[in-house]
Amino acid sequence: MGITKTAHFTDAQNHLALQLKALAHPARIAILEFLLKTDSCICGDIVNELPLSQATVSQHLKEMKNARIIKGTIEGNAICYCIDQDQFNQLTQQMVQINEVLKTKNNQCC
Amino acid sequence: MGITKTAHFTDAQNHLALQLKALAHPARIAILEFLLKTDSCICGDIVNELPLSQATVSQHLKEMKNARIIKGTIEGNAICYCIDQDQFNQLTQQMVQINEVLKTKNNQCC
DNA sequence: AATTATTATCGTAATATTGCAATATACAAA
DNA sequence: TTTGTATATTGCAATATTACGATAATAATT
Repeated sequence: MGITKTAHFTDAQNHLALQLKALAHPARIAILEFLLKTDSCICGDIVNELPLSQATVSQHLKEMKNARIIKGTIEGNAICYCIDQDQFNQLTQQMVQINEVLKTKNNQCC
Repeated sequence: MGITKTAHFTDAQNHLALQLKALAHPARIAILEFLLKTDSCICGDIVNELPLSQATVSQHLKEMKNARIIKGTIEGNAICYCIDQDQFNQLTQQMVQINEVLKTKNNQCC
């Protein structure tokens, strides 16, 4: 039906899925990498960097902001976007934790 | 238009996005966690664990397999699914690396 | 106030995803 | 060979996502 049955899963599962979804698009990976490599994080610079229209970039930024991957603050006329260090770290730690469990369990049957 | 413009992004960006997408769904997180906590990894057990039909679970498994997050081997009558340790580790390391760069750069302007 | 610059939102079209019933396939057991 | 068990695939219907032009909103500048 195209509607994800979020109600049947735990909050933690839904939350993790949401944050991963916020990154699960090449344009959003590109935005992440750009924010990482550059010092300035003005929205307009991102628009110039990507092969997408201003409206599309704005939508991607909105979704990343909704998932708390990035945050934006008004800076005069423009808006400054940054990666949310805490949130990204938390997300990373979840992956690391799964990875650790995976490494300790060596019962790969496949 | 609903069609992701993958051609405009690098292979690395597209690949990372694809792997994240394979995990960006609560059902697939649940599958991951189930494979992690249980020793058996028979497909039927996953179907019993999840509040989804057999057909839907099979589709999710297919997508995770396409993204190389999991792999499956035939075990007599059934199929045994496991997390692909190497691939998951690589994915995790990519997140960790971004996170490291993020921590060193303390120029949070937001 | 009018103009310019920057970002967000609306409306819409095209494509993708999600979910499941029904069916197909593959293999084992009787 | 038939029956049962396990998994995959097909064929939809419903919803979500992606993208962008047009337009709105906000703030700085003249």
